[in-house]
Amino acid sequence: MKKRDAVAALAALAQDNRLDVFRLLVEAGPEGLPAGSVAGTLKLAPNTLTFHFDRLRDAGLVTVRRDGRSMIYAARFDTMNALLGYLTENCCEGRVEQCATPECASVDIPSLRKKERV
Amino acid sequence: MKKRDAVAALAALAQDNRLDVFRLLVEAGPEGLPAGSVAGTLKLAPNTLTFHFDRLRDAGLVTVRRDGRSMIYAARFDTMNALLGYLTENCCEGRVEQCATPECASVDIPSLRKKERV
DNA sequence: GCATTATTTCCATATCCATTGAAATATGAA
DNA sequence: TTCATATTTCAATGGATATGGAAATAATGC
Repeated sequence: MKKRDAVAALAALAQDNRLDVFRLLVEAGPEGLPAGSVAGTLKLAPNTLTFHFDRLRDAGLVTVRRDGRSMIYAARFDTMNALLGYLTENCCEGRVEQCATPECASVDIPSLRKKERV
Repeated sequence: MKKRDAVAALAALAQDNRLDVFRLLVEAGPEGLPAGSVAGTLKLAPNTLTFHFDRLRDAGLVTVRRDGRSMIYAARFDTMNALLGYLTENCCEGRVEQCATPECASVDIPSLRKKERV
């Protein structure tokens, strides 16, 4: 993942309602949820929700497909994975022991020695 | 980490210059870097840099201390770690195999089954 | 075709964000 | 004390963001 994409993904998740939307879609799994269902659960106006979906989609964090009258949105786990990878590599570099999640803290990861700035 | 803090940290990192600043501080390690050194490396105006440092600090991502005339900023690895934990728990829940970083993908983490929404 | 449901598009708006220039503060050296 | 260095504070500004209302589009059923 490039820096550009990481910033986009971070910005997409850095908003209360959007983070809720994304978490809801993550819970729902790969099948996704119709927009109306998300709107109902999170009590968001449909046009507001479209706005947020657009941003998540621009950041590559969700996919859409039509099913009858409904639009089904689903989380893109691959992008989320890439974002976690980016943050781990670029924001913990050389300090794995302090920064990696506890479960991974003891694992030495050679790839974390590399750098990149764009 | 609470949702509120996660959104703050995400927002702090979701900006080109700030992400650069943070990555530079991560590279520098716990000793940190004087503001002027960061400004020089990233070619940022000192007042602009202060603005970004403030936001990183509000999000708990950096610390400051004075050393003579210089202000030394340092990355807070604990907060970054907490953010990674939050994202892994809340945005990959139940799909560890798809979403956890490769190094951890095969590890089963019981704590990742829990939920929280604030 | 007409009505209904689901969602998006368009427009307006208030607020927030990032940057700039100029002035202020703090520290250290002569 | 005076000067230079390092950084912050303040005020102004253009641009982006999130939300709301009203209208438009798309798909389905009658």
